[in-house]
Amino acid sequence: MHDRGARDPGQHGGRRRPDVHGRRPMTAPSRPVKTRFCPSPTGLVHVGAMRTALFNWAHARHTGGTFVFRIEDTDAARDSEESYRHLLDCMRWLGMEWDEGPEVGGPNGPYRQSERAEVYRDVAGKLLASGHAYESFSTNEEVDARRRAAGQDPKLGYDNADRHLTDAQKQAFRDEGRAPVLRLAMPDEDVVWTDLVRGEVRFAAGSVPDFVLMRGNGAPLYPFTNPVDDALMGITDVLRGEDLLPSTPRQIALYRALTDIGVAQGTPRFGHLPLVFGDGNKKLSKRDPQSNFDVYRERGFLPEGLINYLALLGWAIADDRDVFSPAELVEAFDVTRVSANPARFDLKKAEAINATHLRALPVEEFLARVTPYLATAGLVAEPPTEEQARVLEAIAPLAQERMIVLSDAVGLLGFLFTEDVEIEPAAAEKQLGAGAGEVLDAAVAALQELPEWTTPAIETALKEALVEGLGRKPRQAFGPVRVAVSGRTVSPPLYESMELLGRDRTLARLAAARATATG
RNA sequence: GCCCCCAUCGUCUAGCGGUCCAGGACGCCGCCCUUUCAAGGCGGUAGCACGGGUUCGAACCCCGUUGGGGGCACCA
Repeated sequence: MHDRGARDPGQHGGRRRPDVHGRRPMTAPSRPVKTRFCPSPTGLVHVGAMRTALFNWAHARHTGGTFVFRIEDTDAARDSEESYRHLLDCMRWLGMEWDEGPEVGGPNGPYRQSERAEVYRDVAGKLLASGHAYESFSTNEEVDARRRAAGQDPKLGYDNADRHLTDAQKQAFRDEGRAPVLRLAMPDEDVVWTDLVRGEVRFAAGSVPDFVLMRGNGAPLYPFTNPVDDALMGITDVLRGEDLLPSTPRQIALYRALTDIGVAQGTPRFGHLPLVFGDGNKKLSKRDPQSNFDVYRERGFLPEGLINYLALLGWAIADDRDVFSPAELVEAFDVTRVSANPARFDLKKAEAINATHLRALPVEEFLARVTPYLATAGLVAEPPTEEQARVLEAIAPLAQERMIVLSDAVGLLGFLFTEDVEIEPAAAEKQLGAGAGEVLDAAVAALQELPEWTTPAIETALKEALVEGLGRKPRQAFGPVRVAVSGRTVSPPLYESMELLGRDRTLARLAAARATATG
């Protein structure tokens, strides 16, 4: 039962692009699957990043493999401790526990690149000694000038000119005070790989210049640290955004060099996930408010709702269903069936999915999750008083099916926990205009002397007074009353709400609304 | 400019050569239920970018065009 890790994920379904031999373009993994999520702790947590994390996590869990969490904080200028902590918090909130990583440990630590300087220095030394990497002294200006002199586009970048410098030449540069960067010598052949989501991808030989592994000051760069750590940590499957696809040839070249010197045990499989777009036709940038993961959390998206929606960005569980639990996602996830085209983040759909999860929650669970939002808004005590708890319990099932996110409860239920209600201007405009006075008067008259203050009694009294008495359509009869009592056009069921509110507050609100009603 | 990726309803997708005059979901529209708003149920709207091949047969395979996107740092 634990052989899933050795199973070829491709066998779960067909494949988009069989190769010429009719085989699925995936090599069977020689080791159990090991994936990783390796964000940089800079600024806000990005929904696109969390989607990437989710796919890596789901792939590892589905195959019975291992999920590694690594922090790529090699850029001291941009990284922050706060961002780092927040990242861990977001991962845990979504329920994506990691098997190796910060605060959890593991055999290949440390898991923060800022603590791995020696590792990089060591590997860089080996690469240099073995001839896979070399010291390069050219400045950007010099490269640029050479390209122009040759009648070429300077955008072509570095020209590999320093590959074969003699010791004397190197010494001459050093004497000038120059500190060399370390570059990897790219192989002189096409780089081809079979992408887990895109099939065969090929970059022609010579199209990727020798790139920098280490700065002149000895600081390692991302294109170097990332594959080195993946190799040392035994990562088998790299699932990342399509924006990184152009850098994959470099990674693969480095991997081959690392394998050659015994640091890596082969090259991992790559899967380039579709980008996540925002409203425009552009990938969701960090600047885009839509990309901020926190806003969804704060609004009260459920972790399972957000996971569900995020998984839908490039993947489908079945042709006739798109609501599922995290466990179902893990059970069904197949990375080879991830779509290659960009996905737009559609808030409306995300909300619809979340609302479905919200309604599916057992009432007690719903109550437990919603209460903190009411407490934060100052509507109930923390924990709620006995009386508040009674009201909450009664209203929860009725509120649950009227909400999209947990924070909706503040607006929807606030009226039950305050003395006076604040009426929304738009609601007043719609329901407290001409004709409302008559309705409110009749409602007050009917309710004032009601022998018992119960939902059925209120219902009967109101229907008699407003529908039969005034001859109004229910829609017109109850609209003004609802707004007077709850302050909004959408509320929990009216009679139940009134019962919970009590006779005094109900009558007071009807009277208050009557005073402002224009007719 | 160069390199690369992508191309099915407005959006996310199913579709892996015949079962597709293309299925689901969100949105939108309508109806029903409820003598209450919402929710729910039912129905409707709308799509294979274009042009060439290959094939008895193409949304599915190949080529091209067009369109969109991404990347081209001693950032990650």
